[in-house]
Amino acid sequence: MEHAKLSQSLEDYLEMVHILRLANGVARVKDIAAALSVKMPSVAKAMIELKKLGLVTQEPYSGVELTEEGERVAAIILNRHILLKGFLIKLGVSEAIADKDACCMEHILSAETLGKIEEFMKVKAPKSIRK
Amino acid sequence: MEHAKLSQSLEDYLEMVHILRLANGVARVKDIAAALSVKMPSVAKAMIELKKLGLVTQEPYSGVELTEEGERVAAIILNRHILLKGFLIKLGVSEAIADKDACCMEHILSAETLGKIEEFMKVKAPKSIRK
DNA sequence: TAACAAAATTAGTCAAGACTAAAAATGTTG
DNA sequence: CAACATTTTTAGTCTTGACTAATTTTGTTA
Repeated sequence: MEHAKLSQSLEDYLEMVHILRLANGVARVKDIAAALSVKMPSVAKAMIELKKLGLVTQEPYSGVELTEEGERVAAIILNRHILLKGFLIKLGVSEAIADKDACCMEHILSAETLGKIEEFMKVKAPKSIRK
Repeated sequence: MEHAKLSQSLEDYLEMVHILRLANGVARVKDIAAALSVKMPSVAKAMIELKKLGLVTQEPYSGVELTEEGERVAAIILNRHILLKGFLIKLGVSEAIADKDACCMEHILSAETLGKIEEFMKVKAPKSIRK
């Protein structure tokens, strides 16, 4: 059973739920909003969508949990983020900018490009910086 | 006098006007629509915005022209596209996918990241394609 | 525990950017 | 040159995803 592709926006929300749960054990609406620089009602609406998709659960007026499937999808997104950030840092981009740009790239790159970047990171890891 | 930052969508339209003018001498609404996989009314509305911004001109019911400023901005966007496409190809991505992914990346990457990619391309480029 | 503070939700608005349908203008051709 | 085809434009709808304002629920504390 496959889920429809998430919008960039929903991917961001889902990823942030995962990150906050890893960091704090719980993902609260207020913290999701602050982390993504949006207001709480925007988070509430996004959570409604993610619930419909079976990716998160939430008791009324409490923190957001991930379903098993939600955790799986969130982990994929987060891994993409980590890969891309590391890649940009290897190119010499500062950490803050690498993080920000990875955040955009993670939603748009094709599987093929992601695969090539992964290869690049493996092969070229330490020093062999040449063609 | 600086223009406000264009939306990703308007950047795409402006770039395509430039590309079609380079290829055909003229950028027609119909061709812009086909090239971007949208319908003609979407192009018409985008052109209204670009006219407001002083980037294109258009006689009623005819092709779209670039202003001097429009040409300048379009060239910057197109150069980003060419840089990124070449970069992805160097990573081993197929040309079609490189083109598609470059198209997304060109609107979102920071100046810093673009600069580092440029450096990377210079250092690693075979002598045959150096200026 | 009553009152206040904080967090979450609901309701409704707005803008961007796509679409369809239909009208207007331009081009083509028998 | 009249009829038809193509292109452009206009008008209006829809979806996404933000927002504010106001309400409801939960948490805190005097």
